[in-house]
Amino acid sequence: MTETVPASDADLLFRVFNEVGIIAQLSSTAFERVMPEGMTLAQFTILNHFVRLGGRRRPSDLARAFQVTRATMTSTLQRLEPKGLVQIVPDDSDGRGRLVEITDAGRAVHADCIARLGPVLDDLLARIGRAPFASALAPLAEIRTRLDALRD
Amino acid sequence: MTETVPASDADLLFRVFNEVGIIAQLSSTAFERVMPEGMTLAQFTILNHFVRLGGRRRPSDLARAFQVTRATMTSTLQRLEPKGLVQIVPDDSDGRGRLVEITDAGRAVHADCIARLGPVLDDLLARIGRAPFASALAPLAEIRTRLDALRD
DNA sequence: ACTGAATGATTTGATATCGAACTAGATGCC
DNA sequence: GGCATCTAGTTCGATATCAAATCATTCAGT
Repeated sequence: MTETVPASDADLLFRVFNEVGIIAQLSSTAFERVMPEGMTLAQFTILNHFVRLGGRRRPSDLARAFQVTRATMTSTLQRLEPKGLVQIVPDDSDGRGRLVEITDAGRAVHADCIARLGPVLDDLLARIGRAPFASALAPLAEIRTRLDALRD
Repeated sequence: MTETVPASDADLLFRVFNEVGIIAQLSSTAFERVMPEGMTLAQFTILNHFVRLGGRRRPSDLARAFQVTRATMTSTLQRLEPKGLVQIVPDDSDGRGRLVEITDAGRAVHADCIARLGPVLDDLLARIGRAPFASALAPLAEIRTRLDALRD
């Protein structure tokens, strides 16, 4: 079904974006189904960032890193903070700014998420194989990088 | 940056889903910025479906076709109908069901969307080139098909 | 030093999306 | 036929997301 060659370059782009949209949708909901109660992909992504890179970040830097607006970052941080997974303190060097930092509780929840994620990824690998992922990664990274540069 | 080879298969999958998520995000908001006021990707997708395939469809069939829940389809149809872009009538053969159909106004808006989309796709092609899209399409289609089959 | 422009964060209002719960109608099994 | 079950659609409450507007602070140019 729909295995025909794209009719034009515009059609090719349209199809790629269509596939990307569907995969993003399916994968994010599949992800959230195995996460602990209340943990979303957006929230996990932030915890993951801090676990990998450590330190403190300003909300606007996080927003830039994840390609979302500052408003969106404000919203997500406002879910994480009351749960005690991140801590937000004023930035002494800039009266407007704030600094976000992961907490021990945040690290614990992150570890739980990673533990739950492993088997799911293994299952996907077993069923789909690594080949299509290996083929897709480089062109996707290329497209993302270019799209990103375009966004101004 | 981050141009290293994935450390493991799980890492490979994680990266692919990450790229997919970012591209889906960037492309859908870029799309909506050039659309007529109030037109969203979700709404356009439905109009596009009817323009390409014609006929009448039940909301639940549309939901299946687009991999969203029935609740989501109800919501999107409830935006389109008051704008007069689709018409919804009872299904005489099933007292529970309804049938959705595009209107002339819906076709006109769809044509406008397509007209606005063309230049954007051309611009993307000029700046990114077709190569990464051509490379990505087949593996993405493969991944999407398998994920889809998994969803049970 | 002042003023205007830029930046950081938030709020507001809209849409999309999910899962869960609900209503109403259809189906199947005995 | 009748009752249990399934299916179609909707409603509800939550989260993510954007754009636009707002507020506070910083920065830059004169």
